[in-house]
Amino acid sequence: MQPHALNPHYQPERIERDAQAHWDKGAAFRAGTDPGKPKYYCLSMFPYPSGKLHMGHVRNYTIGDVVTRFHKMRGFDVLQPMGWDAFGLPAENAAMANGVPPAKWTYDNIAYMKKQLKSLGFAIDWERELATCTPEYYRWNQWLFLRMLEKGIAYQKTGTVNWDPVDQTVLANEQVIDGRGWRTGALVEKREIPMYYFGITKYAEELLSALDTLPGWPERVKTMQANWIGKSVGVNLGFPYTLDGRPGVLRVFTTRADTLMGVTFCAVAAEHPLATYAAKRNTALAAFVDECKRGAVMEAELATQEKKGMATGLYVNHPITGDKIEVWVGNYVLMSYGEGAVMGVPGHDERDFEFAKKYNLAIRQVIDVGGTAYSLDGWEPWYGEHGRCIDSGKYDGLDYQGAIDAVATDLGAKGLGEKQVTWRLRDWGISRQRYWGCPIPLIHCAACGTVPVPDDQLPVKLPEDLVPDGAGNPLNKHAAFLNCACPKCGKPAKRETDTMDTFVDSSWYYIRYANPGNDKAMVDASVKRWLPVDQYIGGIEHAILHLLYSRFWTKVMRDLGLVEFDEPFKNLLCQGMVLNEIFFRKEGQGKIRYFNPIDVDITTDEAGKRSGAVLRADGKPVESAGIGTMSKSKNNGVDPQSLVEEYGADTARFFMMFASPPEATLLWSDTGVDGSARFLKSLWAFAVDYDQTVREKLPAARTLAVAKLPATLAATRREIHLNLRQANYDLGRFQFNTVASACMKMLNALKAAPRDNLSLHAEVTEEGLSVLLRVLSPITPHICHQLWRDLGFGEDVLRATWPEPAEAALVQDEIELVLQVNGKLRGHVKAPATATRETIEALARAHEAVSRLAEGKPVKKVIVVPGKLVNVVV
RNA sequence: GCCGGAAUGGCGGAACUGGUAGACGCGCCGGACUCAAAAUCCGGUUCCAGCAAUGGAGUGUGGGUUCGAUUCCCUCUUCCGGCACCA
Repeated sequence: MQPHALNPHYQPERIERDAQAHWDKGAAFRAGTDPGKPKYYCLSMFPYPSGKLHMGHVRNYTIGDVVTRFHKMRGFDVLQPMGWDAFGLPAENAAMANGVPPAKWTYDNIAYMKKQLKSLGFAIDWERELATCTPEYYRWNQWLFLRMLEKGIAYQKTGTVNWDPVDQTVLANEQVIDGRGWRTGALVEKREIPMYYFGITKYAEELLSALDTLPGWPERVKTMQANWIGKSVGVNLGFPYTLDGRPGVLRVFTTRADTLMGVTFCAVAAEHPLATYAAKRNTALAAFVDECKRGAVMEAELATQEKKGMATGLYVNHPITGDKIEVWVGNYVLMSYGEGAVMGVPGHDERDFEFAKKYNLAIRQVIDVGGTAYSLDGWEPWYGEHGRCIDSGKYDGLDYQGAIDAVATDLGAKGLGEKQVTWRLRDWGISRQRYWGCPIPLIHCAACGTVPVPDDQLPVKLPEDLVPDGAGNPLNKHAAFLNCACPKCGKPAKRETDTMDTFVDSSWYYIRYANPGNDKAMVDASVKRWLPVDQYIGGIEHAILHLLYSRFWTKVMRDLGLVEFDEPFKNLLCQGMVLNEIFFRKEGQGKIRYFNPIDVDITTDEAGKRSGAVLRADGKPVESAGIGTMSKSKNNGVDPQSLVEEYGADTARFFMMFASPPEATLLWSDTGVDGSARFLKSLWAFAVDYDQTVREKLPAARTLAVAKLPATLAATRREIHLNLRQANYDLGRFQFNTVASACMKMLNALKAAPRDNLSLHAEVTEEGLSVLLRVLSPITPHICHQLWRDLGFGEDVLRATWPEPAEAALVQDEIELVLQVNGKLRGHVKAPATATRETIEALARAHEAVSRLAEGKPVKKVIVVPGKLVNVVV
């Protein structure tokens, strides 16, 4: 090719426009169909189209792009798609604020954010773009929902929601602030309403055990999932009772059946039938049960509230001794876990201990741990440990497992107990009383009941022109959607107006990327080529819910015969959150308004210490809610646009990768972005100099493979190859900040290379620059694309082969070892690279620092770490 | 409250399996160039003592294992993520 003359100035805007045009023209990122190449599916979590990209997106997608480009250059056929998680609450909030339908707001945002993504030069196959709010996508949500309904995986039962009594609407947890509705300030109530559920607990065992088949997942994520699923093996046991002359059994689940003889009370949830029964006869108890039912449904709130209880006046019988045991209502007992009732063993359960202390209930020690003396004064951690039964009648002397087995056998004989596995995981409630979501494809007929929408009537399309007003789901007032004919009897009927949880949309989008345009089927043969995902990249905040739901959905599709793999994501990289400060003002009635940090000034006192923060617009103070994830709802996102406009996409990408390793949390700050810009400018300047003064010195035939380089040039070349080796290693472990740093070191080395022998210098520089441009190209593709072409290395750096370090360039004749005396650095010793342990030890013993610091004491030991150090112990 | 993670100079961070703590960069200080500024280039920069050579301290806290610990074990503190209707 004809080399161009390089423009002496680095002009990112022009370079990036040209490179992007080149990629567009050649469809460079269209996923290939070459059967001779191994496939690689690199997926980043798709964004919610909130309006603008924020730095978390830039981080996520740059990581994905580096991985994608690296694999392309390594010879893989790579698929990197992009789409939009387009249903959700923020669109309804924006609609209420601006009077614009959620659909329009969403599609406008998508258009803008797509432009932003394109300007960053990501190697995305845009032909596969999808948005979950389109009927072409969500019809398959509906289709699979119906299949799950047929299989009994989807079913209906009641569920608890937050209810705003003023707006007469269901609130999301996020919309409940300090127990009040965010718009009305009204005290939130709990309500039981009918909902649809997915039976994810049917898959609990496999979701847990299959974690072991995922070596490419971070341990911390697997641990979190395992704890979330929460398998516990225990005993389900019954406390018989007689109520109004009729016999009954209070069922509880416990993992500590060995402490059964220490039971001094039982506690049930406020929603438990016994509580309901007792409340009817006891107004004080009824009031307490009501109090328990008020408040939000969040687990975090339940777990932090003060433990309270009240006696019901009802008694059950101890299943072994027959003793009377009083039943209490406890606000800490969850109806959704186990049987909604627990046995109280204050002697050996910390929560029960505190409860018993508070309400003066008996505390009985029935477990002995190593003979330690038990005291009722306060809880000691060992009280909860496993030990041997004491004061437990026939169970005395048994250990934990022995006692559990004996209790289970005894109670089993009476029909009052059996071993049981219980899960913390609950079934997935997918009904949302919201407009902007995928309609649940059901029809309610007065005569036929709930009837599924027939497949040939799918999709049930969501009208796109409604504007919610905050008082319930607008679909309920929209006759054209609501009224329909019953598919069974043909009489007038009503459509279900609940929509699906948006986690349903995101549970399978990665499968749809394989065949996004197929309007005949959910999946086709291309799924077999591309799935499962080879590398999934996304925020750690999705470690549990999204990833668990996706794993579940995959297994459901597998059991329906739609896919052949068991797990959707072979490898997972969880990037840390990008954080920023959160500023707000309270505006009465619990309403909170958030202000973007860019509009806030920090005030300082005389000593220069931070004293507060004010809104620039009105100079009045704002409060800080601390540091948190960049998000639309907290209005603390930073738009990358200005960064890209001022410095260019390559600088933004480089800076983002250089700032920290991907898995680390990153507190946003743009200090240091100048350094990244300076590096790229300096690379350009070096390339210009190479083009103008160095290239002409290149010999007609290259000699690098055979030439004996002078020591200084050999050091330069060694530095290049050392850094290449480091970069390749770091790319493999996704530590891109040190890859960026290795590139900087390579440039520093090339700049410092001595120019004594111009021909050899030109050769070393040519090789070094070609290595540098290739290693750097996944991070800053535009500048590398341009330089690769213009310096005559080849047509397209994306199609160049990935460089590997040359062993010959790495060898050295003499190495410097660290000399330690008693583990402290005291000097250095030079030794031939081939020196034996004995030689090194002798050199160390002879060293001046050793005789000085030994002060006549004999040398006890010499430790030699080959190639690294020698430690003399005196 | 429960589950998971993190903590290293003024700042972001580096240190591959326990082996030179602070790579690379930012910032700052000094210098060169310039009428001046910007840009660029050169030098310095963990803290303490010292002119220096050098010595001492040092990776959130307190302890332990080791010839040697940022790295392994235990304790505590603070911050971040998740907690099922934010996505």
